[in-house]
Amino acid sequence: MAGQVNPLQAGLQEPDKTSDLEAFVGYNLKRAYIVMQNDFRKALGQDGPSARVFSALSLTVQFPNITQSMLARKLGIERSGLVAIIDELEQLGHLKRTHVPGDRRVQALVPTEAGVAAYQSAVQSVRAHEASILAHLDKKEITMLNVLLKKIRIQGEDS
Amino acid sequence: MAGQVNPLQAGLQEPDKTSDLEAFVGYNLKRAYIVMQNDFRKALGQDGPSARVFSALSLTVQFPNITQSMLARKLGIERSGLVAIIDELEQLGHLKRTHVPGDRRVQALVPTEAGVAAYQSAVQSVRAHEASILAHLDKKEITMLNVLLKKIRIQGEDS
DNA sequence: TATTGTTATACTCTATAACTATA
DNA sequence: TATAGTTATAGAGTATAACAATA
Repeated sequence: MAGQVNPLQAGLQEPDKTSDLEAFVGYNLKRAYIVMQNDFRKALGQDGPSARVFSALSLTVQFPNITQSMLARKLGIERSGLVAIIDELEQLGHLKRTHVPGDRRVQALVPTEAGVAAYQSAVQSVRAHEASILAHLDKKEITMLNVLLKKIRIQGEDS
Repeated sequence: MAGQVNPLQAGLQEPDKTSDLEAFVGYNLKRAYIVMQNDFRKALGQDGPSARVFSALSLTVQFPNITQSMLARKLGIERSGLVAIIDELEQLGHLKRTHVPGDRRVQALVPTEAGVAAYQSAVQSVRAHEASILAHLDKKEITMLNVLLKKIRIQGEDS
């Protein structure tokens, strides 16, 4: 028996001890992000848009005639990655790729009526999802959280 | 020209206008998470551990003889997903899978001396990375951020 | 019957590199 | 030369389902 260690006497003994990891913002950020993402999917349903499709549709509705390059830049992803997202939205009839006079390379994105309606419906679901998952946070905390998260993002975009 | 819209007069006209998306915690969380993740990789280097390997090593060092199932539960991932992570750490010589008397199904994870040293070195890099990327946040803000992120995680684990 | 570790498999999200057509 | 959109491809990271060994 000497030298043998039963996990019930080691790891299991302190199963709820706070882990060192929880001192790291990165770890807490990842765990919270996964929770939000899973709940987003559950709230929007199988037929609803994924988070990335929702965000692309949102910007297209808010900035009609935005180009794909501009949209990719705003979303912080590569142009190549946006193609499939726009394909999906176009197939759903939520937006159209339109040619622009003066520069035949670019394709401006124009939301359709159905696209605007789909967005407005989705926004309500997303708001409900956030209200539910953030139920234990008050308004000030949510504002603070958004401010702090944006500070991280800005710092990352600078460097 | 009638009905034609130049993107320079539409989307491009207000390129820095705050997007509706930025009102959503989920969106800000995702963007901040990506920033942290990218900087983590850059800070730890190509030879350094990925975030998920680092977190598994951290818990193994802190809770020696933890089992894979317990570790997966703590990390919030599936057992199956942990196998490759533990494989990698074992191949690096940072931990060993050991048999446990009394239950021949489980394999307790024991960090090696090299594993503990590697962890301590990695922790310093992670601390430096967080200090750098969170340079614009003071201590109180970081504490607040961790508290708020944990609230989201708890809420998600409950539901 | 239930649990541990494992394998096989597939899916989501993303990046890189190279191509085309334009500028 | 540079840019916009595209394609092909690969790599993380994760989940689900099924399996063998063991409880």
